[in-house]
Amino acid sequence: MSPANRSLERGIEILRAFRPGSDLLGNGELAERAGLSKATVSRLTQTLVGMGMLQQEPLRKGYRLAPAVLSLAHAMRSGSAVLQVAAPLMRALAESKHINVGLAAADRDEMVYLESIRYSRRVAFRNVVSGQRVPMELTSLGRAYLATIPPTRRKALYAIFKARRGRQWSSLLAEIEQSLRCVRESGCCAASWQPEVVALATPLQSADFSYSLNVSVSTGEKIEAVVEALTTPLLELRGAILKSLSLRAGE
Amino acid sequence: MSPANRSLERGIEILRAFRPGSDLLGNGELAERAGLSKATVSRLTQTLVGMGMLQQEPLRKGYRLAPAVLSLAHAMRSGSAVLQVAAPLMRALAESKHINVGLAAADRDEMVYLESIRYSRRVAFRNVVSGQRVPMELTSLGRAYLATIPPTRRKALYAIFKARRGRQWSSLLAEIEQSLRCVRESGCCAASWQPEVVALATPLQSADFSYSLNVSVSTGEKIEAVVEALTTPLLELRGAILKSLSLRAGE
DNA sequence: CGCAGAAGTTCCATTGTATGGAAATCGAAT
DNA sequence: ATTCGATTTCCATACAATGGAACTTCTGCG
Repeated sequence: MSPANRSLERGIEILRAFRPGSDLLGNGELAERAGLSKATVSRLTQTLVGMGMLQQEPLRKGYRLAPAVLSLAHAMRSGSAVLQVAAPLMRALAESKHINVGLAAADRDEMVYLESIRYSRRVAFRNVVSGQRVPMELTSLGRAYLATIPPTRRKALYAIFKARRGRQWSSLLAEIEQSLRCVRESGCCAASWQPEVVALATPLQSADFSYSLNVSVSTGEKIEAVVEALTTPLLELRGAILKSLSLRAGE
Repeated sequence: MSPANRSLERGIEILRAFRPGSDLLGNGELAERAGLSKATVSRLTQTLVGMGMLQQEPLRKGYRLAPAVLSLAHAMRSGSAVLQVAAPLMRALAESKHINVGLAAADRDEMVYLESIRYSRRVAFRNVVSGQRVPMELTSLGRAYLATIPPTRRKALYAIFKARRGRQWSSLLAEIEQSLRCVRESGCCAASWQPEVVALATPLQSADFSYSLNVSVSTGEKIEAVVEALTTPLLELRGAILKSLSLRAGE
């Protein structure tokens, strides 16, 4: 493998520094985050503005992501066979069972939703979220993914989680390992990392991709009851998606 | 202005080569589009894969945009004050008038939807599209934008359109100039670049941004009837968005 | 009104590294 | 096996990216 292009790496790292909550960043802040000199960051941000990936607030306050990133996302979504096939099936399940259904992929040490269909009584609130990041180590989505990857990569991710979680790591590790066993035995695992929300996830992978599929409900019920009720629909959804994909590929 | 960073420019240009319909691109094709040597492209794509912006299809067939671009889009959307303010107002108008409502920004020589709320009888089809690109020179959105920019920039864009449209350019130019007058006189302009769809757009700008707002309907009616019916709602929507924004900024 | 401070940009010599041609490798189809 | 196409690696060269320092701009405060 050839050495990577440093300028490009740095430029992309600058783009990736923008997140919900850090939507307006100045050169100084970017320089600090990326460990670069102000001069370098200044030139990189100028280039990114020139390419239409960033726009600067008028008063030199800082930079924001520009609309062009939306069209990259659009291109990615419209080119994803999995998403095209899965979305209608996910929507149908969400409607019929009145639950949330999500599809996510790993990005570094987090999971990113390709699609998250939120069921809600109010039709207007049934919004679809994509691009949202959730922690890999805490979520059912992330653990389902961890169950599918080679041990080497899993170890590397564990190191990141450990650095992030500090003293809570050992108990978290036990939880994760338990989830991995669950996935291997029953095909899916449950987690509740946010109050009142229980989620159940299963890996969705083939030679081409490695995603996670989940369902979730806002409920006061115990986890076990949710697992009982949703395991079969989730696994059936997975089966339906894989079947549709193989049919499509065969054409 | 310092010279731009060439490697970064090229890397971003590679990302931007991915579009709906060109979702799987190999190094050769990328090299041709960007006018680069295959060796250079090979290294840049490797870097982009390493940064999680591209993923390669297993059989070396080519590269695709990776899920990370979705989270860039998510960050951009959640950080956009205009979009946060406008979206609910747009949705309300779409529901009450049974029309499509869109918000778009310029990206180079095209318009990119920040949000497009498609009204449809079937609730399940009221999907929201963002990131879709439409031609600037043909759409009401694009012409509303053209009406707001400095003549120098407009001239530069005209040159691009002319190169693209060839012999049709002179009549198209007349149409565009007519639309610009419309925008200046009545605040908005109409266009119908797709059969059966009439759209009406108005600029939505301030010191910070320069967007376009539109409404559209699928209809057999004449353009004039649509203009008559929708001009007032569109301009009122624009007013409501600008008012909410100034209130928010004042806090 | 002007000054002080912070943030950003430009300058410049140095160094590193990105580049493209050519060769080697890989994979696929025959 | 063999060949063809595409991709990656190699390598010397030259270009361009870099970071420290100087300079400019903007902001807030005295």
